[in-house]
Amino acid sequence: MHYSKQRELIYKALEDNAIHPSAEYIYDVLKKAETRISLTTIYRNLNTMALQGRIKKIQGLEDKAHFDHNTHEHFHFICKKCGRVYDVPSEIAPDILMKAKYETGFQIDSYDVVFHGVCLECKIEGR
Amino acid sequence: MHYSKQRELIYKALEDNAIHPSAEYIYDVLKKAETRISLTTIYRNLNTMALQGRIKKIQGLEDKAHFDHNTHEHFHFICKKCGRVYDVPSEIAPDILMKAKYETGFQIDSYDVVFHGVCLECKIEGR
DNA sequence: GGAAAATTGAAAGTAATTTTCATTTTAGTA
DNA sequence: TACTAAAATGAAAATTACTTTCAATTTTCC
Repeated sequence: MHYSKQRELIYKALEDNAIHPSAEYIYDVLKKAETRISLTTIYRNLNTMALQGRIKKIQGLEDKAHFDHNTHEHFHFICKKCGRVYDVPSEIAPDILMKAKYETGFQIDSYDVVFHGVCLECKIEGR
Repeated sequence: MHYSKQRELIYKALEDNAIHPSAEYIYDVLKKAETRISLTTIYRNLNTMALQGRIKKIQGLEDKAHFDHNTHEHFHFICKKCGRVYDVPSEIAPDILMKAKYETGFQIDSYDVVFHGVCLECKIEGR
């Protein structure tokens, strides 16, 4: 795999924006930073990196995908009001992967846990 | 809410096809059974029923949504080879919802656990 | 039986993402 | 350093899953 300036910028933007941004969000961030980059390249690289396991793709029940540079095992919470994606530590479900493997007998490569609800801020603001 | 023949057929098709079908799959099933129904109506009713909690929407990392008539708490496994969706009992992660609520302090309405990997059949067939 | 409210379906529309393909960049080799 | 093959980019077109619109039909209630 060849190096590319764009891919590096995309990864950095992911790191610098801990809000689990979407492809479009990264595009806007990079555009504001005067970067010459296309949305196509962003989609392409996010997918490639996700496939390689360098980043993680998060798909909630909404239309668009979010991405996470943190590949350590952890869960997510998506607020149905503001759409923000929060981290939830995976320690709340010990051994879930091991148990699922044992239970199904399948080869399990990864798993996702996504909680849906209303975050504290939206709750307080009564959104 | 008014009764509709179509909604009943859609729900029955969901019940009869325990494979967690997509909207299109249900459309094909009903079409083959000589049913006069449109894809629009299927999407509409699946969404309505999911909103009411009568059925459940499953969104994996693939593009299309799947639906489940079983609303009892359980998890899913999606095979990356054949695309089939399998059930995984939720008892493997006891108290996960309670713990997540406690940990985040958020209002959590629902949550999804999706495992990704290769199912036994695809493993054996070497797909 | 009639009217209001809900549902349907065909067609058009939308939004996110992917594909295509000509151009440019990268990285190894002469 | 030049050369070349493989990989990456970006603009535009295409795709796909799904939603909206709206006139016609169906359901429910009085």
